[in-house]
Amino acid sequence: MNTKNKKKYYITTPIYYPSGAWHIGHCYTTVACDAIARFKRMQGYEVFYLTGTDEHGQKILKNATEKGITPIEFVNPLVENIKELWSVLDISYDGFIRTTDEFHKKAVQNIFTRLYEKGDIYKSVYKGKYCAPCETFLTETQLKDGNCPDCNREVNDAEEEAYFFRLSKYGEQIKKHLSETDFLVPKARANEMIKFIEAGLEDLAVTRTSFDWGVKVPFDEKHVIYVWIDALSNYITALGHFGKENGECSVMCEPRDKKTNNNTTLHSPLSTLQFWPADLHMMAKEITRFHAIIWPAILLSLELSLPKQIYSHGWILFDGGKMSKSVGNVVDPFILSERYSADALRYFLLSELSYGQDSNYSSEQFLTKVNSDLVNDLGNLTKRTLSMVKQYFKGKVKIGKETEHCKDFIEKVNALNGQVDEKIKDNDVAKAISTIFSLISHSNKYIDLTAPWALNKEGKFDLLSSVLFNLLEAIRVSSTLLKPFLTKTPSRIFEAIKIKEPTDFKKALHNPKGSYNVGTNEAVMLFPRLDIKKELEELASLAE
RNA sequence: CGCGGGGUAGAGCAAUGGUAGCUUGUCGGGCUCAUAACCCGAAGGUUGUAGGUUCGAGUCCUACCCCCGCAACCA
Repeated sequence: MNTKNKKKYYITTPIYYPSGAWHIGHCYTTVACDAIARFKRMQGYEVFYLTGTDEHGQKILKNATEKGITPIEFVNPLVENIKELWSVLDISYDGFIRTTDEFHKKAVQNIFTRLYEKGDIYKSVYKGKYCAPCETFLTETQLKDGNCPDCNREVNDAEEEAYFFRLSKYGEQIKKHLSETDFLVPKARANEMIKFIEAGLEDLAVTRTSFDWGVKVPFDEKHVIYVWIDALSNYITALGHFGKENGECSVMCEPRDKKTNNNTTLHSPLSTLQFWPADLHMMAKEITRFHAIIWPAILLSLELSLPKQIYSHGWILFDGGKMSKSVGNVVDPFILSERYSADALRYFLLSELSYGQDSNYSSEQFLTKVNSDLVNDLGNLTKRTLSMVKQYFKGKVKIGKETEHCKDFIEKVNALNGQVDEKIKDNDVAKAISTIFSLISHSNKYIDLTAPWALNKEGKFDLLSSVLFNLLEAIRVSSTLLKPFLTKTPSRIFEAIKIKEPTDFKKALHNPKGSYNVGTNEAVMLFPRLDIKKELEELASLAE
């Protein structure tokens, strides 16, 4: 395939930390990025979508030690598990990076050396509160009543030799960038970062000697490189930057089924280098600072371009609190996908979080949304339309006579593509998907306004055929635009309306034939209606 | 006086300074193509509190109350 004329689009999730079970909090960023990646592909972009896992650090070492296994033995099954989760949720990532990948570790060492030789990393002494039994340095704010939050014992002042990164050197430059551009959105987050910089940046301790589960400093092996440089740099090492031959990496996935719309053209390792700078780093708000201050500082020091944009989204809260295993409020995405389909979970996640804000999860909300939007609106619209086409015309309808209602309706159908694109440009997946669903809702209104059953009785078959054609057009266009968001349902719809599944938006704007022949088989039921009360009970019993 | 976000019908959310809307739930009506679905209508609000600016404030300003996050080397 000729890729020279294609515009590139590089999008990333954070790399996730495998310290416990994965929950729907982890799914949101990944699904949202997936929707944007798929959307851009259908717009004709050459997309590289990267996700992965951050596997070093003291917490993983500690968890592994407690289980009596090595860190890599601890981490491997969790990584397999998250890949399984992404497979269940149909995540079309092009690359999956692990910080334990050999090429990444080498690249991180090269980066560290480069920063050191440049003079932006220097050796000094880290001073802090230290809990000897836990072998952990703690900050003032981590302390609980002045004691260790884990073991509740007394902490002491302690010192440790460490390498420091000159974060302070880049503060002004980053502050300027944050205030003058839309580098970080929403704007409120940028303001927060600006204030943080104004409060004064300290240089950052970027190595540790208190544990060894990490990448070693190449010229001083008692130090391991800490999370900042190790994890953040995944965004460039995955592309091959700072690899052995500047281009050595191995994160690319095998080509997958074309139907999933995965990128099948990205298989020359050298070509990935040109994907930098990233078009979008997406993440939840708690790690904004690392991406909006520390990461740009590292890039500036490396003399690489900054990512074009960082989008920091809110959290999915559970009963108003942050989702966490210890509170026992973790919702298992495997169970939800299996019971209600991956599309149902994707739909909920994508439509639930309003731009930049936190949101809540409750099973009742989830089930209600599935019932009202997917079952009642989309599912029922498809079924009732198809069954009219089959009943009244044995499956064959064509464009014909129009009324005022029809004109209005067709205008709405034609406007949809542009409207959705606008929302995606703003990273607002929730508004994008709700825009599509507003056409679905309008379609149900259109049926009532035109009353096809009455047209049939009155023998106005030309108009009736046209109305049903318009409805199929609306279903076809909305399904096309829905493809990046729901990965299974649109295919089923295209199959039901006997149309070849579109792979890009341009070609999908008009039905060249001006007619449909959907056959006479029984109309498909896309989503079964849920008995919410019963489902809530079942989910509760599964949680035990 | 550390920094930032939020407080809007029962619930969940939306509103470039210009008629406070949407979804869900409740109540009433309609329709019969459809999965107890779909369509229409109604009820439901002192927009946290008190002031101020303005012809006009959910929106801007001031003070206060409540909730949440950050406060750097946990990720």
